[in-house]
Amino acid sequence: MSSTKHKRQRRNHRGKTANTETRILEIARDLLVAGGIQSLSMRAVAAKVGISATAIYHYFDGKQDLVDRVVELGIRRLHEYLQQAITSQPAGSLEKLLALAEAYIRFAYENQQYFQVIYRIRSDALDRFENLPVHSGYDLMRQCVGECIENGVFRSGDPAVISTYLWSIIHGLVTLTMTCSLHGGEPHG
Amino acid sequence: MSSTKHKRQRRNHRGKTANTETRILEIARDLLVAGGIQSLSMRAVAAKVGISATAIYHYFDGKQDLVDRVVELGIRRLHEYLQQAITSQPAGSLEKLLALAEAYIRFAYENQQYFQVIYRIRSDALDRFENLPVHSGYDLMRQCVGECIENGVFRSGDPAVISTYLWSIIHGLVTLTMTCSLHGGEPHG
DNA sequence: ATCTCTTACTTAACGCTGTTAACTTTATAA
DNA sequence: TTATAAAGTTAACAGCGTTAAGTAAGAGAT
Repeated sequence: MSSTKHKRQRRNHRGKTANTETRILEIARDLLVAGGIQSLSMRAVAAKVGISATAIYHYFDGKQDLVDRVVELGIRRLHEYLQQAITSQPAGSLEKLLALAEAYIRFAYENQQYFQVIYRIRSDALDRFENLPVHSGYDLMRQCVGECIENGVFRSGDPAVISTYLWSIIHGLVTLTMTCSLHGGEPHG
Repeated sequence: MSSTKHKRQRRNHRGKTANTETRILEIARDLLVAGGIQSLSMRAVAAKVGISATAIYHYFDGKQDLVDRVVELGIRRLHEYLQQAITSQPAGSLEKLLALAEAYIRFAYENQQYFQVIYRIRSDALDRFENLPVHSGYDLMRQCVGECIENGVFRSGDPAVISTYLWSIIHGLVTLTMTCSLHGGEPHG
């Protein structure tokens, strides 16, 4: 899937040290966010990076691979965002649970475009269930619920069932409101 | 947006009565369902219909318009499915509410591809909030909740708030499970 | 210092795409 | 019977993803 073909870091013939792969990823992400998968063309990315279109194939297996890795980046960012939001909260507390829920909603609104990329782009990165943003949050949620039950904050019950319902409320609310507001002020390419 | 350029129904030069526009829509829907927006090409549709690619432009403004109207069709189908599911149930009953929820879930699973088209395809048909499948179901849900409150099935409360939560649970659960199972057994094109 | 190997690119070209323009054929209405 | 509008055609354009083959340059070894 995600190919990191080159091993050693080098300077190009113009003497620049800039990591081309990273720049490709960033520009691809911006184009993806701006106008979806259709407005992301190899030639457009290449032009903005300052290389030829075929040079991208030294870092990525093709357009789909490029998209996959942009999505992967978004998912990782969401996961880190959620994790960071709950580290400061005491384990087994209701506050931790609320912090997680709030972080998910906050991320969705602060990174609307990223959220959209994650959810609307067809990518192999979403194929594996572990990578699903939904699942990433859900796992953390289940862990929190489990801690809460152990701590006596919740009456005993199946953490999986409880967290599934909690998570689907949050996810449903977010996507419900996001879908509308997202489409409200955004042109389609 | 959706253009109905031609007014009169005619026979083509081979003497066939078949409605070309409908056939285009059906084949476009199948291609869309099979491999997403990328595998839907004007030439592919045209070949399956038996006309030239440019003939499609007599019925649709372009590819995006074609996609829009396929999505519109899916949304209308969902709405009819939901409406039909609750007409047999008595107004103001809990059964009607449950029937609506079940119908939404059932539609999502019976018409997985259609559901996917509605939710993943970038289309102007989703721009107007009234067309959102989420909203279509949510409106019916709010109506049912209102009836239930009037009937004393629910304790008094804001129907909008209650139905929003109920709906987001259902929608969240469906998309949560759908996203996974959908990606499990489907090749990407 | 030169030779070799790898990295990081390049240009040229293939078949495909959406879309346009201009044209032909067909069927209806006056 | 003739004008008109619908329903279709072919040819062509620029842009797309992708492949193939070639080039420039830095690193390591002899």
